[in-house]
Amino acid sequence: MSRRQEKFVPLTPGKVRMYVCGPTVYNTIHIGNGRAAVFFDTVRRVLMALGYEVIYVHNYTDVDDKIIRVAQEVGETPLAVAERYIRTYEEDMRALNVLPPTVSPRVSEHIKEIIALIQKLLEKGFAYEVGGDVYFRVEKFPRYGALSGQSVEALRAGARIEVDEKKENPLDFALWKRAKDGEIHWRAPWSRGRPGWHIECSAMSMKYLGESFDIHGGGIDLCFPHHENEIAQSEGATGVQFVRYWMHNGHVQIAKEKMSKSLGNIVQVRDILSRYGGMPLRFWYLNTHYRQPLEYHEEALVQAEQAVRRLQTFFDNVQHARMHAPLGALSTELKASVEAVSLSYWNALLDDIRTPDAITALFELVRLGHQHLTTGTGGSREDADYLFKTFSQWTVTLGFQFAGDVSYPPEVSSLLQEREEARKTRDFARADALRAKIEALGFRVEDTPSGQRVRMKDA
RNA sequence: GGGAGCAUAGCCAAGUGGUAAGGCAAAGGUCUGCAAAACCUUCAUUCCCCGGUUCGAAUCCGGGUGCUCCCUCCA
Repeated sequence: MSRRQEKFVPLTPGKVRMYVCGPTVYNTIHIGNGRAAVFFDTVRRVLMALGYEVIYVHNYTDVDDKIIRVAQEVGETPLAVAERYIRTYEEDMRALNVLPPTVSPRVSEHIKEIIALIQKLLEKGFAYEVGGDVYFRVEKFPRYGALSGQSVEALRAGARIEVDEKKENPLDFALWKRAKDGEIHWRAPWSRGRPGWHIECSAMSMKYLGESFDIHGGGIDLCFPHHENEIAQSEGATGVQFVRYWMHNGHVQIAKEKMSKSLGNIVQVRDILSRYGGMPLRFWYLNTHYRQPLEYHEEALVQAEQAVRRLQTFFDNVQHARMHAPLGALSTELKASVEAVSLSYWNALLDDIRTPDAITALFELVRLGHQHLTTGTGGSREDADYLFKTFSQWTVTLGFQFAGDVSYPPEVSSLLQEREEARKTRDFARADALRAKIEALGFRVEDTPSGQRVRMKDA
């Protein structure tokens, strides 16, 4: 709330409670939505790596005007539309290696809690009812605007909203909307209707995390009015501090413009996933600090893909050395240099989740490791094991995933055997022909001092 | 009109008072039967511009310029 970086101290030692605003499920998500999901997943992973128990709540907004509109267009019920897009969202999250939330509450299943919260606001005078609608009375809440750094006066002066005659003040926002004929609705004391957009997050976050919790996140666009409204509703109702730390990620831009439907420049997560896969996309996100705007370029994804390939290669090489390198004690020299890099790795993440710097440290580890493993005596199995464990710990914290051992069909292994023979007899023409055959099957064969080695082609 | 933020090499991107990280791309070298991978070397006298403060500024201050976002649904 200070609008600056603060030292993080959880409410309960050893435990972190965080809430991240989830998607409105009326279509597949674009790369901007993906950024938020990946970033907050990374925050969670860092906290976990530090030993905190993290309760992570990520909601689905499955009751909303846009969902109703889509439902009417395709002739399904709103909840069926929502259900379908929740499934596609979960698929996308898996591909991005985003951990499943501890709880994924849906608005439609929390109407009771929402009504109770509105009731409480009415009793305390923070809300009023007009013809079946209920609004929040912004003037009753003096701190309104503190999060986004705007004053009520300034907001009113710049208001672009068309004034709704029913409201006492143009800034007042809906807690409950009366349903129009035929729309999905629930019974409430004021009317048959549905909750306003902001109240759901207050109700659900407080249900699972308590009246006060540690971290609340979302895209920067949610800062105002959504999060501002959440604070007003929640603190109005409870009288205690709602959230201790707010985090907002920056937007993805395309050609210096915000992605938006009206500009027709939406890039879908699934689209990138199908062309590059989840890890390059995740890498691209994390290679920029979360509060910076991130500009989408085709070339940036290609670069990310290359970078991920380098990491995968290191993973493979170390894995190989763990099996084949000579036995021996862990090099103290290696240990010392890795520990130095480790310091900068963790410092980066501890200081406002500076993932780009953490990635830098990761690449330093890669270079160090390769250097050690390929120069002089070449490093021991212990060294490789140490490198592997460090690398794994760091990449798990960032949410990067690597393909394990390559498994290949019997036809490839017989070709490999033939090639081995050919190489022994120095029949290189035949060896090259066999390599081409293996490649045609989707694998790449490399010759190392310890024999032939197979990788996936383009993996 | 009000609020927030960004500008660093061919590209992506750190650095926020001590003399420009890292990745991708590119060039040369080592290794290799050839490759691949890896390693080594090279690649911004300079950080949008103009002033100022300082022994010292990409970093602080003042003034410009360009761009983005928010104030309406939005990650």
